[in-house]
Amino acid sequence: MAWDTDATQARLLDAAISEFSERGFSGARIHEISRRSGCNKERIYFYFGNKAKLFEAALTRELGSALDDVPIKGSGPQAVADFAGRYFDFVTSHPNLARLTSWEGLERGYPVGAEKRAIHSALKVSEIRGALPRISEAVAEDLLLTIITLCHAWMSNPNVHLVITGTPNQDRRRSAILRTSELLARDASDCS
Amino acid sequence: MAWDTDATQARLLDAAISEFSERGFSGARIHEISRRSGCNKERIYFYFGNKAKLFEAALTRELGSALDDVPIKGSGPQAVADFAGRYFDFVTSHPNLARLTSWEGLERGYPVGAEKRAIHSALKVSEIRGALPRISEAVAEDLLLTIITLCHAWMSNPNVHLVITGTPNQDRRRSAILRTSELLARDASDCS
DNA sequence: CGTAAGTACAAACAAACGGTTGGAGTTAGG
DNA sequence: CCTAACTCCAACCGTTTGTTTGTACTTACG
Repeated sequence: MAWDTDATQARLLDAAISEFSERGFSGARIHEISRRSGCNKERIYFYFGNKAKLFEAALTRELGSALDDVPIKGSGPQAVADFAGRYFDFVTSHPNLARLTSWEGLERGYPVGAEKRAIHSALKVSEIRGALPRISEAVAEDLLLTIITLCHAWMSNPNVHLVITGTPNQDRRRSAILRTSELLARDASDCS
Repeated sequence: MAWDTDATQARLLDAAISEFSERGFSGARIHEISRRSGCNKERIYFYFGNKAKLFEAALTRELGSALDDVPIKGSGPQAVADFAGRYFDFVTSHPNLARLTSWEGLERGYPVGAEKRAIHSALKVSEIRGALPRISEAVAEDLLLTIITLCHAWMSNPNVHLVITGTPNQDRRRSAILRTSELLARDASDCS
């Protein structure tokens, strides 16, 4: 079998994403990442330098273009609600994304790749304003922020859901977020 | 000066709350907690047993009766919005609360003191249903969950706010949450 | 008063853990 | 054969949890 350095790095990154997602930066163990990946520990230092850089690479890779993968289709409040529902589905089908960003927010002082993420956010804000032509940029930002916060919290803050609703119910939570998004979008359109 | 064992434990708990809030369970250092408290490290093990029990004690103490401290006054959607605003103020003036619960959700499998917290939540759900008589229990739970999630995220997930809105603005976020709460409360009342 | 029990601190210690490095050897392709 | 990619292993070295020992001071109680 030929050497495939890209595959080796990818396996390391996959393992790092899982480990960091589960245990965070402080809790993650280099040894465990190497074990999960099936690669040698030394490869981590060869390819990524150190634990901190590996975390950044893992987060960057998992972030990918998350927002870009969930476009807003159509226009009007129900289009925003539809986006919220699909973003919720995206987040639940990429369980590491919300947890990694949550760890990042708690453990790190400053977001990884802030500029690029800001650009992607701004594009999404523009899309929202395309679907709701009458609203201001600030209102669109607030709306996006609320949607993302609610979707991420479902994955990264299970205890709050558990304590309040008893057994968490994903479909129910999805519906609630969808409804919230539609109300906010409708209100924003009407108010301005 | 007389021995004041309660004060000693309180100083340890205060220091533990700060340290765990900043760095989480894995990131927190026993030595640092002892240093901050001005007490000896040995006192931690004497009073709390080990790091895990200290974390639970710290979280329990910081949780206190958070929800009970923010009553719902009056009735109608604006009463719920008013509650959301005061809960936001409570969370921002108790900066460790949201971060500790966030750490707990990520690092621990199960919430500390789940039963008591469930009871306090249920009381708050009842209060909401008192203010919005027509709504179901499930809808009230969803509403409370959304309010708490949004308020906590302001403290525990700064990066998302930073990336989307640029410089975070507390008053603006407070207003957005207030508005969201009122819309949800109004919608819930009307729908049923 | 005197002594015993309880509280606290300082310091040292044990044992394990964890990130990181280096070296020696192996596998694969050209 | 040569080189790059890779594995295996051991070791380094600071860190961290948790324990122990010794000492000093406080309070309660006889």
